[in-house]
Amino acid sequence: MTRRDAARNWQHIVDTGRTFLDEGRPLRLNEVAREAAIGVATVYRHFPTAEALLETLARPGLEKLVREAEAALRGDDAWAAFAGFLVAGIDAQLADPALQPIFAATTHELPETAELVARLDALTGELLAWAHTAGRIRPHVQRADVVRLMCGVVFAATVHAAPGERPGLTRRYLDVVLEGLAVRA
Amino acid sequence: MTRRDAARNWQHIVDTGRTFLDEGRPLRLNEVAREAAIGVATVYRHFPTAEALLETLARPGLEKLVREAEAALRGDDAWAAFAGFLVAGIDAQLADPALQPIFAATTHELPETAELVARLDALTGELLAWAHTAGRIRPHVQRADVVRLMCGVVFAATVHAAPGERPGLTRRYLDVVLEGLAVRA
Amino acid sequence: MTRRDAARNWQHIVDTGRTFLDEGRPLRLNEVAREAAIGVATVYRHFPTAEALLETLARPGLEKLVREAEAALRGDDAWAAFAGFLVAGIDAQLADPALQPIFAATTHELPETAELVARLDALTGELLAWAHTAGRIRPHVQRADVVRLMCGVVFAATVHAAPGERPGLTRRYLDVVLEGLAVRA
Amino acid sequence: MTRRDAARNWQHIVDTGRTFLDEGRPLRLNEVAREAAIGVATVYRHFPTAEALLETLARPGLEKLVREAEAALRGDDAWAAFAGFLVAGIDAQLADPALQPIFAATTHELPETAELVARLDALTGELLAWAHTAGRIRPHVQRADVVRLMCGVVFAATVHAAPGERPGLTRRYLDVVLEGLAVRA
DNA sequence: TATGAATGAGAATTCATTCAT
DNA sequence: CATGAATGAATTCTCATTCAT
Repeated sequence: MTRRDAARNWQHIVDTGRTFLDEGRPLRLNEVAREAAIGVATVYRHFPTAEALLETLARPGLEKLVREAEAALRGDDAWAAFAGFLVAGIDAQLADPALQPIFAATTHELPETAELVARLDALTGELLAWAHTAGRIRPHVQRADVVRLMCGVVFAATVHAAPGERPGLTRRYLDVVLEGLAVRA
Repeated sequence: MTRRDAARNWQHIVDTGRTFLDEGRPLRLNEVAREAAIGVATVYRHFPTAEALLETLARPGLEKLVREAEAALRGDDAWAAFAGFLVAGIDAQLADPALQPIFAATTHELPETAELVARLDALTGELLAWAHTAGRIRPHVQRADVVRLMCGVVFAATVHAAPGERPGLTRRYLDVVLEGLAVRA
Repeated sequence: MTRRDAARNWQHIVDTGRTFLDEGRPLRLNEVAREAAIGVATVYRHFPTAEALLETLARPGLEKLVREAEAALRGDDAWAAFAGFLVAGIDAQLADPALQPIFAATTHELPETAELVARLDALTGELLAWAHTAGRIRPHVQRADVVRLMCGVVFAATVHAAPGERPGLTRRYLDVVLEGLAVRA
Repeated sequence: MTRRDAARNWQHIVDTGRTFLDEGRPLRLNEVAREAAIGVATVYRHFPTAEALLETLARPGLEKLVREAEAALRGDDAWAAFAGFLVAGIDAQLADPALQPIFAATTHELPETAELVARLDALTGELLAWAHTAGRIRPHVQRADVVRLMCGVVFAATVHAAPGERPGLTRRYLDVVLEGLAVRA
């Protein structure tokens, strides 16, 4: 088979995996293969594990977040930059079910994922440092807290709530958290 | 009557299930039976499903929380009562891994569980109403938000954190949330 | 417990077993015990196996058939006696689901059952011999054929047929068989 | 493509299933797999349920019967055609234990089976209609009776009889039935 | 004698992964 | 590089029967 076929297969697997995620179905390589009408072994060649496929699916979302964090750093308001990044991170997790497990996981299978996550972590640190320097955030807040709080807000909005309610809930809960983090003028 | 044997077995199954949970192992009735050195069918007789065992394991924790909520209502400071209840709920979830899934679930298998949860929900409502009446909490906070925020805080403290760090983290994150919920004097 | 209690239990088990049969449920000693609200072991004491209970349930039907065969022998028409016995046997099987397996089985667990069946077999032989002597039945018909043909008719009426249709079908099929057995005038 | 292996396995499963049936053992997919020395899941892939395997085993017998019915319709004697079909159906059931449950069942799992059975039913109707037109069979006999009578004869010959005796018995009992169905010249 | 809890073998089914073609 | 059949361990659950009280 030519390279082009392989690339087409890769894309088709990714697309199929995406629909699985969007429909809330568990990512089983076997089922993805069947639904994509591609041999199981072919899927396994491209993605040795379900986790590898998941990370691949998460990649665009992670990259977008990185770009948003970088853009935020170029802004002129430390607090707005920090808060905007939280909003972006939470919205991304709601929009793409692949991101939640990636954020919550401590290890990653693909080097690209590990790298992106590390990048994001560094940017988080920069945004936080800026907010600290500007005296806009409570002093004890640390870099590792940021991702945890994002995950917590997303999780809170998921409990006992239908998908449609989640955006509204995350917004309200994030407001509570930001209110609690901000240094009052 | 073999009540003594039965009771002993029941307790043994519960104890074994508890160690499974505490060690983070999934609650599989077969494995519990094997480890408890009790016939599989005996375990199934006592607990038709893993969920039933889980809810049974959660029960003491739920009951304790109910008592704590009731005690809180008998206090004289609306805010302290509300905040104390959140602390208690979060600490309970950290102390007993059986509680998290119970709080997050929308349906329950055992009627006793459903009743306890409903009871807790009602008490939550009373504490919240009191806080509202006392003008100590932001007006838009609703009853359903409370359990969600508790779950969110617990989840946040679980992300990327070893068990030992979690109590400290939940305290800090809950402070952030409470800060965001409170009406400033 | 007194003898009277034991007898009451025995009867209750039999009654419960009867409803199982009538509702087409399989005779499981465990389930019968539960539904009768009697200890399993008590049921097992009275009826060591499900087969024993089944034979007990079949007994009244067998006894009635024996009486009918005896009455038939006291009639004055050999053919009417023989045909009437077939009708009775078939109707009994339709009316009481316990009888079919008893008729089809080659061995029986309870001596009473074996005796009743042997008795019925002997009476069948007498009725057949009478019909032969009277020249009313084809010569090659043997004693063992009679029960087989009864079972065959019942089975035929059971295939693809709702219970309500069965009496009508057995009548028609038995007519066919009798027509084939009779010596034409 | 592993077609060759798959076909070999399929055949091996079918053959093993056949020996189970011939030896009167219940068709359990797990046991068939073990005895065929083939992975359980492979068996489940080929035959999702025991019923599917049973119907597959019955298929050749059904097809042969269909051919025989078609051949019978091309004969020149309505009664001989009808009677011959009954003989063939009964002999087939005796020869292949897979056929009895198929004939007695009201629904079928494989579409092929349903189709074959429907085909057979239609042919039965044609043979019967021919016999009616030729005035060779009692008027009240309906299409649905035919399969019932076949099953009844087979069942009758199975009661209290060793396999070796059954062909002789079915012949005799079928004669009785045919005698009862025929219109006398 | 009555009780009903306990037993454990057994049956059905699924799934992630490997391997022959 | 692609295929999809094969694998078998793992899991869930049921049932007839025994045994301790």
